[in-house]
Amino acid sequence: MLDLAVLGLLKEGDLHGYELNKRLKTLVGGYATSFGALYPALARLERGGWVSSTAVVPTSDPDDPTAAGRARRTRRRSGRSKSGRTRKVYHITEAGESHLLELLQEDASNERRFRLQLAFCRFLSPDRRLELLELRRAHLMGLQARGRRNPEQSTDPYVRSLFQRDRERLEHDLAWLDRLIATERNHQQGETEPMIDRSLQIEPGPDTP
Amino acid sequence: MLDLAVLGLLKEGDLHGYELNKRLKTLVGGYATSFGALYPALARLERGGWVSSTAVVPTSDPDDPTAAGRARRTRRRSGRSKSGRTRKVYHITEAGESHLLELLQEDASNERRFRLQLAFCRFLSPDRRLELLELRRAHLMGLQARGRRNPEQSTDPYVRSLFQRDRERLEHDLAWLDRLIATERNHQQGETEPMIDRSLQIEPGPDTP
DNA sequence: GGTTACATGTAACTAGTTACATGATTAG
DNA sequence: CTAATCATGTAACTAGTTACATGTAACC
Repeated sequence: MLDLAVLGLLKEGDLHGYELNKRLKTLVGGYATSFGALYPALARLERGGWVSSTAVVPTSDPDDPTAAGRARRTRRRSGRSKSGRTRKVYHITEAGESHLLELLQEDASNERRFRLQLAFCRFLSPDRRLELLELRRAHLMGLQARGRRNPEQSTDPYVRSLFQRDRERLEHDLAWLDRLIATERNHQQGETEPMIDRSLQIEPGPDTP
Repeated sequence: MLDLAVLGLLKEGDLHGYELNKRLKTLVGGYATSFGALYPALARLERGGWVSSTAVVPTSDPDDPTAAGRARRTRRRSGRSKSGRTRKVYHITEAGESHLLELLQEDASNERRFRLQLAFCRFLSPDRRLELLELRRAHLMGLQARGRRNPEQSTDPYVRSLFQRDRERLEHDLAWLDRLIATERNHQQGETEPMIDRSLQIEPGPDTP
């Protein structure tokens, strides 16, 4: 699962482990993010050829993707600007990119994985993306049906309350997914059936040359 | 976590592994339940002295806690009624019961664990139970505060939608928890402060005697 | 006569957590 | 000077999944 998250983040740009972990923290819901999992994952991804790494000595390097912003503020006094240690900046390879596309489509029944899949589904083609959403929807509908087939009949109020919340959460999730799917369909229609009269439909970009 | 589930289920009555797994299936939300986890857990619990087991040869034994119901329906023809194999029926020990009480109170920041804790919180004393609910509430409030301190500012619509759902889910969960806590408090008032005629000080409940 | 349910278990694997070790740099 | 942040990593642990092995018995 971390593989998916790491490759997704690296697809947006090269990063080193520490920075990856910070971004993971905001992205990942429901579980912690730890170096103890991340660094081994990065090593594994590199061995597999999905990513490559470069050791970056933190001197005042204007190409440095993360230090640039801070370096401007921090008015460095000597050659080295900040950060005590050489960083290993990771870059996603071509193999890694196609691997990411695979990871983005498998399963979707896993809550955590789907979360990551959605977070990076912009890298999928529109129809693959729709597939993913539909797959998730099918899974949730299955859960709902299963719940209705054998309804809870506990006498304990706490257990009943728990299952009540489950049902509500499921409904809410399905409604949310359906909204996502609907907008997705609209956009696809706007892009695949537009041939006639584009001039009146497509909004012009900010720069009109 | 399985320990908590198993001890909780056993506290309601003796069961064998296969039956435990079935009950787990309906109880546990968010993850699968597998024999591959359950049987080792049972062995571990037995080694630790939290449970004890008895091998039960499935003859037409009227004391059998699980076959009884079926046996009545199934009109057995010979000595042995059903089930191909001897079962190991587990019983919670006294040590197990006090261990269960401990497990019911630790942490509550873990989603899955809290689910189980709530499912068996009826075994806690009213004030301990309230503590548990408050602990969970504090955790969720912390999450909410953290989310508000550094709000998401992704440009990606899917990521934004994801975080939007997170916020809604948190709110919903908190409202649900608050309802639980409120009814809990009402019940406690009804049980611990009933003696004297407090009627002029404490706001009276819905029923005025 | 094949599928499903009952019943217990092991082995290999996946996934993540906690705690530790190490050390530079910077802000107060 | 000391606490926080940056930065990379290892080791031991927790928790659960998938797949396999093995066999009986009830149902249709």
